[in-house]
Amino acid sequence: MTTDDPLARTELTFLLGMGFQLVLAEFVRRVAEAGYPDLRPVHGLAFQVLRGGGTTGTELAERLGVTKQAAGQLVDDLERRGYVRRAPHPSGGRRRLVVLTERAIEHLAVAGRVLHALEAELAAGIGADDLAALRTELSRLVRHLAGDSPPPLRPLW
Amino acid sequence: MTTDDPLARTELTFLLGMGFQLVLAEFVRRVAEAGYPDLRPVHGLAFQVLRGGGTTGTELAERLGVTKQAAGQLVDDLERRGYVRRAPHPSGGRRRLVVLTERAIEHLAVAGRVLHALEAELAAGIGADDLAALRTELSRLVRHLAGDSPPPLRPLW
DNA sequence: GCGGCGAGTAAAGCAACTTGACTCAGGCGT
DNA sequence: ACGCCTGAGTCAAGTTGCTTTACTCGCCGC
Repeated sequence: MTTDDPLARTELTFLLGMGFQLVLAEFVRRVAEAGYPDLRPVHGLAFQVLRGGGTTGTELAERLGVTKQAAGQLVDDLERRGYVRRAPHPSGGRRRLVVLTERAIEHLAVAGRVLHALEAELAAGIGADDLAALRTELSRLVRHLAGDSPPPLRPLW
Repeated sequence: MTTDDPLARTELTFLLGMGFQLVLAEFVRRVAEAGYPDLRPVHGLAFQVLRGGGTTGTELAERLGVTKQAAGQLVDDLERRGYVRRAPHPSGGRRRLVVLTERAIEHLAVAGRVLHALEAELAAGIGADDLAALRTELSRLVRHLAGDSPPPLRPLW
């Protein structure tokens, strides 16, 4: 034995990084191919925060882990491109609600289909049992490190 | 049953992202604590490329996936801070060899110890069998997506 | 010698943030 | 009724880490 597998010696941190990078790159490639070449991962994360009623700009900023100014710039950009619009906030005041347009909701649906298709292909490629085991162990790792509240994904190293 | 685990419904891509983000954040925290608060992950990646004799600036750029100008700026910065120095290239010409100083080699040793300590703690925390299974399945995933040549890690989403 | 390839460098531009300073609507105490 | 504080939002400038463009310079082949 000792087939001298380089990956067997690779630190867990690097294995996680490679796996994530490979899967994410394929996801981004497919989403771009499906008609959204100008949406970065952070846009999808913002859409996920906003899905189901929208939030204020400040709350979006907190959920994305950036300043409210940065969130404001992101919203400006997405508004110009027709993915979100600003509506008056029911509680009045100076607050405004950032809500998704139909275009963004379509994107979320497409992205979800891509994620599931990708996962299904991986299940076929490496074996459904192996993929299930990977999910199980990853869940265990995440729960061990973050408790029951999954950490918000943030597009930063 | 149906304990209604939110992670069980989470897409593989997100599980990978969370796992990577959590482990990397802890790694960076410990490395900073160990006396390197001003080194980002990209610096460690550069050190790994340069370990064992150094390379030219252009090759470093290729291995990091950036332009040679960006690599040059990185080297300027690391040189100012005493982590690398530029030596004449044995093959002469305009080429110069970027080599690590003792300070960078010490950092590599520290970072390696942190990685292994972290992995050992995770093994204790979630079970050695589970960690081994996680490594096995991650390796399978990476090999399926990238073949036998592990992809270079790059600090980008 | 001389033409050009390739490493390296210099300068300017750009994207995605940050920090700092401001405006403004509403709630609240007095 | 009034002042005033709080917090959402915005405006402007600065920072960082890259890129693009354009150059310099040393060697090698012919």
